[in-house]
Amino acid sequence: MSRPPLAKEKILDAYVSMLCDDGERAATMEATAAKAGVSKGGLLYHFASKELLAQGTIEHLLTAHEEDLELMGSAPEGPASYFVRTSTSVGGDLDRYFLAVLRLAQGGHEPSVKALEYIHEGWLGMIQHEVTDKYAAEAIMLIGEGLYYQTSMPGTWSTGTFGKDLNHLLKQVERLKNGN
Amino acid sequence: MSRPPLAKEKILDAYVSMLCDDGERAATMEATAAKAGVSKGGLLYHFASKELLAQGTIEHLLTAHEEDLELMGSAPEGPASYFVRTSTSVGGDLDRYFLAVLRLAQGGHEPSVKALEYIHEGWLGMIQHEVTDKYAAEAIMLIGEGLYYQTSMPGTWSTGTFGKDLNHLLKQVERLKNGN
DNA sequence: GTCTATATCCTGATAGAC
DNA sequence: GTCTATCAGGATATAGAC
Repeated sequence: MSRPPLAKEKILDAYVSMLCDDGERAATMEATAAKAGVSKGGLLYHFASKELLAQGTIEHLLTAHEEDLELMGSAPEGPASYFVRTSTSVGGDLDRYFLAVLRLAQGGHEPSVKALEYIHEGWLGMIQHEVTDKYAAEAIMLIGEGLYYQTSMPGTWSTGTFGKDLNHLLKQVERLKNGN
Repeated sequence: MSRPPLAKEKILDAYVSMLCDDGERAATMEATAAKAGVSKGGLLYHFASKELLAQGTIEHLLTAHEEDLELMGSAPEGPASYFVRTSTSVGGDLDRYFLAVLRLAQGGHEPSVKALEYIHEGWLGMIQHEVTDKYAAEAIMLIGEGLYYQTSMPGTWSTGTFGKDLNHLLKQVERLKNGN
């Protein structure tokens, strides 16, 4: 646990990168091995099957999510705004692993679907704690998920539309929060 | 155009069904042919490649979308509410083809991504015509897209969460519309 | 721990009979 | 228009050398 083999981390990182950048179809074991700088056999020593590769990714995501939930709970702006704001971010550890698992889930990988449902429940619970109006909380969740939906789109879509406008969007979230 | 071969429609219908129900990976040409009750060779007479199969699906979607835009424009409740309300529906022609093309897009199929972007623009334009506040319109679009995101999830997720609660969600949309 | 070589399977596509 | 072979390519996974 304290000193995992370097190669193993490098392989998982390459796999996640390929999932995010090139889609699930491109993230084959051969391509992952090549990107990580090892051979197919070398990869299979650390991850004996493709399923174990996916499993390792999910575990990383759940760890990152646990840390994020604490940040979300203690965010000065409140959990709801924190959630929507971070829904547009790309590059962080959580975002990388989330997108990777999202790709797996969209490809029909059941364990990934379950993991995303679990994370979804964690977010919703924290937002509902802040926003007492149940339906306002759900609307805010949907806005964040709409942003994730765009992020998950291949190609140019993920980058566009928002960015500098995020502050204006957060004002809409404020309006939903303050039930008026 | 007026009398397309029955088998061709049956094949495309089987393909769309498999995309929606079992994901892009399961929608192979062999499985599609089997579901449509023809052989692989029979399928390839009507669709000479898998790409043409996807293309036919996109064309059907664009046709259904065109019809839907007219309904959206003349909806008594207004385009925004119409958009959010129909974002949860499953079973209609538009929803079936939309989900099918969404699956293709999520699999990295570029023409499908372009088609969804085009449809997205059509919806956004109509909502912005009703909701003058640009950012409120974008927030409403995101709610609808969040609903699509959930619909696109394989497994049980697509059915849950909303349904009877849709009316409450529409009240949140009303609040965003009436910029107060 | 890492590599090469190979086995097995599946998918999209072709050729040609009926 | 529809079928039965059949092929070429790619993917996961195994076996065994170093």
